[in-house]
Amino acid sequence: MGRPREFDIDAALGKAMQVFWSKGYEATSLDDLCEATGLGRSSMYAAFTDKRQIYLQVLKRYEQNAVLRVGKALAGERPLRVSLAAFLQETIDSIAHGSGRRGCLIGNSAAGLNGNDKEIAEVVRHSLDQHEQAFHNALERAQQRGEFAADEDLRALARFITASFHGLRIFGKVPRDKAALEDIAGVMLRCLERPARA
Amino acid sequence: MGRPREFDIDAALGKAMQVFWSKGYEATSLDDLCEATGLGRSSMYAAFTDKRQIYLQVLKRYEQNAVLRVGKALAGERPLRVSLAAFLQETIDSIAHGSGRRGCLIGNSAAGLNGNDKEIAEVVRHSLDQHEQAFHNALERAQQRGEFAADEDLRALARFITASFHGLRIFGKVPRDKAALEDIAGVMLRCLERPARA
DNA sequence: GCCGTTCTGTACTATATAGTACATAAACAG
DNA sequence: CTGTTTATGTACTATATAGTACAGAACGGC
Repeated sequence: MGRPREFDIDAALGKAMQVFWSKGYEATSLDDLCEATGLGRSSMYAAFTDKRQIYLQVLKRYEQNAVLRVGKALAGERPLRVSLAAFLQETIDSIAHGSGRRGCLIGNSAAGLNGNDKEIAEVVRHSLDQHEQAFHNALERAQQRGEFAADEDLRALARFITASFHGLRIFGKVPRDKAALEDIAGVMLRCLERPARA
Repeated sequence: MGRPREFDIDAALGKAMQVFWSKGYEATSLDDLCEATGLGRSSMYAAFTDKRQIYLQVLKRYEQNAVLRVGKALAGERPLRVSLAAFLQETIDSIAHGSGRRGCLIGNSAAGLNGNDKEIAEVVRHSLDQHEQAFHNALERAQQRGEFAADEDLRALARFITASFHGLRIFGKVPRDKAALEDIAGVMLRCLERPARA
């Protein structure tokens, strides 16, 4: 069946993800990707076709991770405001620590969209939707536990949380003290603690 | 005194801003800028030194516009929740209409930061701070009008509004119906209508 | 009118980078 | 062992693009 591939596709995608995440799509060269993965150009192109395809696969992979992370963080029986507070604090800590300074790859990609690539836009849209859905699932479970009124608009809350979360990550792209980020998270959480009854 | 410049620096920066705003820094070439401004490369380099300097000047110019826009939108004696609602709705309409699909240049730039250029990072940070400050000013006026308790943390609210606003703009980068964006704005406004007394 | 100075247009250089060609290596089937 | 097939490494091409050199144009000062 021919010579077997000498590297693990998924591991390579993981390495590539780190590079795209840190540098952004345009600023990442194929040489960067080769260096990070340890692959030669030939193996790269044979396995992934071209740079754009690598990016598309990386985005999908990142989306899965991100959705899983949210799901895990908000699982369990703790009140949502507690688990969400912990999740936000973890994000803030990673920013303060430095590793979170890269922001969220989904948000970074969304910000970088320029109307020239419908396929990437579609993948990014899907990722945002799935991100929102992960929050929505947690909200539904919380509602079943009686944390929200039956007529509460969970979809709106999920959208709000997703958007504010990405705003927080934008803020975190720039050196800033924890307190500023904690302010944002604090006000965000209000909206859960006293859901409106407009 | 030499030959006089044949173009208006500020008008050229305005054109350049449109390009950077639509395409992003990395994806914008000097040829793009020359075409948009109608200038030759020589005039470009003579007036602005290089691409990065153009970008820096564009960012500063955009920041001024953005801050003015917020100030104007939230001026007057209307309750802040009313003027802010109108401001958010205007943003949402521009997104739905298409012209707002580019997002906010400040947010786009923040998302594109990769730790390689401290000076651009500093300008972006300044822009975010000024954006926040514009909201803070409006909050203070509202507090003086009695819309907020004296011990309300206006700084936190301003940060929250700024972050959520940028989250909203991130959402708007991707084709999406108005309702989703209005959901976000709706929940944002709750936080003003019922400021917490944690 | 002439000179010095600054701008403008054209042509050029240098380099980075996406993608390809091709020879060789490593497996498996028979 | 041989042939087929798929992967890998090296060398290459093509192109885009940031930045420069330089000649000529357009002004003010004298």
